[in-house]
Amino acid sequence: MSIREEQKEQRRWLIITKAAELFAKNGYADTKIGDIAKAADMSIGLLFHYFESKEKLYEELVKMGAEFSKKPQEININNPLDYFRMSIEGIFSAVREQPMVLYMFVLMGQTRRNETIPQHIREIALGIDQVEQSAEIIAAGQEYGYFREGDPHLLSFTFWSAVQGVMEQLAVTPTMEFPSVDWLIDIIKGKKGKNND
Amino acid sequence: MSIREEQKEQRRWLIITKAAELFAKNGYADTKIGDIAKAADMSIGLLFHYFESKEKLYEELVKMGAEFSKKPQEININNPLDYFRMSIEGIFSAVREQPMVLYMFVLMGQTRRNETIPQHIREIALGIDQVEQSAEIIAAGQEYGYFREGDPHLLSFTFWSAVQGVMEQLAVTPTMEFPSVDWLIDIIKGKKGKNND
DNA sequence: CATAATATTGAATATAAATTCAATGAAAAT
DNA sequence: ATTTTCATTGAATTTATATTCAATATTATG
Repeated sequence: MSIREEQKEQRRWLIITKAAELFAKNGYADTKIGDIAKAADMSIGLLFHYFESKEKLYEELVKMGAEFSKKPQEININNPLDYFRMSIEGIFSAVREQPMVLYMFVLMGQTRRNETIPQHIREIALGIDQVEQSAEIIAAGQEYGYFREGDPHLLSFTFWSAVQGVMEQLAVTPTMEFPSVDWLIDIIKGKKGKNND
Repeated sequence: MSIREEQKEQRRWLIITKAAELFAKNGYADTKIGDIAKAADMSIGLLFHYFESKEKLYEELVKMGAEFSKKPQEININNPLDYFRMSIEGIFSAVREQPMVLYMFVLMGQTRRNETIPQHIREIALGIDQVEQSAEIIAAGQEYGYFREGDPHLLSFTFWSAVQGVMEQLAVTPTMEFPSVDWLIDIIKGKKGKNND
């Protein structure tokens, strides 16, 4: 690859990562193009050479987040709690390999919630919401005691909201360790899970 | 009270509540003064008659949030888990009485995280962070098995981040019930707690 | 080496949003 | 009933930020 092409990719990636971090930490409107340019150590003009607008840049990040989230972790699951354990493990290990993933995760949640973000972008993020699918798994597993009693949808909502909350706080607390997966799983865990201790 | 004074208070309160909702849902910069004015059904000019700037309005909300959080719930506690149970119960019941409290709670968390918000405002929010105090309670209670093993600060961090995450999602999901307090408590609960089931 | 293509900058320009203000209407005071 | 004070509006104005662009530097190509 030519020096130019290489540099181009590097710069593009630098913008992407810095933008992800800032958007995740401070939100869409609070993140100024100038902030991103400064973080990426380039002029504003150059940033616009790589991305035609702030919105398009943001959209690209959300698309990357969606792409990443879709990647199915192919695994066989003994008990349905493992679905949740491995979801979390998967996210944590991806973040360890590539810290940017944390920001992307946070970004997706923010995008889902913030109704001032353009609809066509929000829809991308809303499309990969985990809550419904997880609610079905919980509903099925409750009969066997894998999950605690209660409205499956509310349990799923609580679990994923808690995870989102933890990720958001982690994103601004770089010194903090990841919580143990069990701590989060216990939000939804039922008797069957407990007996297996 | 004269008609004027009454109206003045009502309008002020209307602005405060609508602003809290929008700021909590969409963040500081994504919430435009025009959005607040529209939500409160008044002109932008009038809004500025009540609050001298967007920043001052936001600051007032954060101060209210701080004020509210400081209110000590006077209660005697049999076991230290109750401290957390009652904290959550207290928040939930306050939200039930006055939905605005939910937005205030969310606002405080956002303010702590978002480094583009003026420092003097952030400091108000950062001053009432629960994590450290809760970590001490956890550390003390771990010896007796009230709390699970693990770094007390990380446990506290995880618990409060989870609560924050749930509140943030609740703020944009008006139809959703509150989770059961136990589900959240189980993030930190230890063996002693479990034996008491 | 000369020329073309692309990268980069810093300074305009355009846009959006916050803030101000002069004018008008409504309540209170005299 | 008149005057004064405050509430309210909509139209400026100012300010902040996104976006464009002409000029310059750097790399690639013949």
